[in-house]
Amino acid sequence: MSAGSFYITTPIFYVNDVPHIGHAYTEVAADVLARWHRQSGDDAWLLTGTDEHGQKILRTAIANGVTPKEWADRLVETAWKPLLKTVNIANDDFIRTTDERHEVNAQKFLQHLHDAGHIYTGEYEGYYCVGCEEYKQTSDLVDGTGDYTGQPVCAIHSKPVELLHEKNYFFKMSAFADRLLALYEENPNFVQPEAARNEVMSFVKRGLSDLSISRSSFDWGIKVPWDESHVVYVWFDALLNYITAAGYGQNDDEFESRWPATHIVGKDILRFHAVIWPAMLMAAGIEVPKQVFGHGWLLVGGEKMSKSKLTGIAPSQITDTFGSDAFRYYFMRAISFGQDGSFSWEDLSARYQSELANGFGNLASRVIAMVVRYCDSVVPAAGAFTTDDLAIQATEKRVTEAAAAAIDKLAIHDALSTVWELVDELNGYITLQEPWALAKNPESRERLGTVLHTAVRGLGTLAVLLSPVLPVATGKLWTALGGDAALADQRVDRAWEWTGGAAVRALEPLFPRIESFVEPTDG
RNA sequence: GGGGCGGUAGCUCAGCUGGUUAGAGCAGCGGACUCAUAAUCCGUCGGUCCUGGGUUCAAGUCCCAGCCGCCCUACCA
Repeated sequence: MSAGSFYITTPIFYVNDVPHIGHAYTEVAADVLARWHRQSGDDAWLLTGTDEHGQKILRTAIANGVTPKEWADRLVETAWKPLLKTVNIANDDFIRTTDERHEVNAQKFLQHLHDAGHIYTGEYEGYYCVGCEEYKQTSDLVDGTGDYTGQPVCAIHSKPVELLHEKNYFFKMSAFADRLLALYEENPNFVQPEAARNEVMSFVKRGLSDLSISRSSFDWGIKVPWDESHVVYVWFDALLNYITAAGYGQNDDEFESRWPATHIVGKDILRFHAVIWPAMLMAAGIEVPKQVFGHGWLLVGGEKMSKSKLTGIAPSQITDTFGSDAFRYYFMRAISFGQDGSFSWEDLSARYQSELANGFGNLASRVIAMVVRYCDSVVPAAGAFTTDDLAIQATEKRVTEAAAAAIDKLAIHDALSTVWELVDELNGYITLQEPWALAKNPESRERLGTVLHTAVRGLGTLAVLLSPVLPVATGKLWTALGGDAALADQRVDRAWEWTGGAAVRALEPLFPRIESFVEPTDG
């Protein structure tokens, strides 16, 4: 695999939302991919950030007696940046749509589209839902109940919609339907997984309408450069973060070296990324993204997680008990990336115990404890390898390669289950070789050394391979193994090549047993 | 209404272009071992592959119909 730019993005958080495990899930997936590529010699760059414009934010800010910028600042600092810490995201940049670099260059982009004739003036009248920040079709409305009886309300928010008509600027998106379809046809990987691609294609095949891209009823947004009485539609504004953060409009060299990006998005916002966004880029004469990957939803009790149903779970509820590594591992391992996945405390707790504590954590403990006890902490040199020893080495190589192939397809769950084959095989190897028995007999001293040497090497391979997912635990393990240089600098594509450090250091349990775990309850 | 995805052991899921007695992990049960976080290892129990038709020498895997769940999308009222 040749080294190159690997630019990966998460959606930017809408600051008014409350962080839940769904947000953290997207972040972790992108972070794991970024770390993996970074440790594969690529110039990996992970972008995340916040979406801060729009009427909804303006209204909450006013309701809270502050300016919208102050409101956004507060949420960024108290909710969103802390979320990244909670699940240990190593992002390279954090863009806010209120950053000057974004506002200025988003305007450049818009002006460019305008000059090139992709934008026209039109009249728009329709029912507008402030909650959705968009105009609704009548079919999206339902009859209100309770306080709103007799009025049409948004089917999603159950709140009254407003009948607005305004002069709008429109983006001639309809002109790009054919080019988009050609893109999906010629590059099947552009939208993935397959189910997502099908959805998008059938949507575009029905034809595209033009997109209203400005609002004049409020002013919390990016000003339309040729008509400052309008602000840019929030989605149009938000999507541009992916290029403004990469230097578009102000640093051509940087932009050239990073773009195009791989976008990781939830399937609910797939269409914005797989249809509108590439159309915008085509209009501007900019290369389309490398890929848009729509992952599934987290289901709690068989239903899409939601705040209104009290199934929304804050990431810290999990990390406070299990730690950030376990959070990352669980969601990456238990859910096929791209499909919906069910979350339950029982499953999380069971996997933590059996896979992290008993499987990987205990393996590390037993190997290091034996080197300390039988070899005075010195990693022994190997004698002649038996077929059993060579089989372990072969597995190290095999899983290293298979994991890389899985990551290449964004099959993070497959990569992890492949690596776990090495965990299981090493546990079996140790039980079979019985180093504790070898240690009792001076004549088997060399064999003992070879076995422990092999086990230490295997652990080192695991530390490297798992470092993108379990950065904290593998960092401790790497140190305990006497690994030289920083673990984050170890090449994951050559993980199996590591042949051991000089001496080990005692290691606390990587994933301590959680004796009594009480499932958090809401309210 | 049109379309997509799914319905496989108690639980969570694999099963690619159809091919011997349907797999994994966890949970359960039995045994071994003691280096380790009562951990690990071995063995074992366990399935009308949603239902009904059909194609085929052969279907969990293809076709048709239906039921259930979720999603995208349209529209009548």
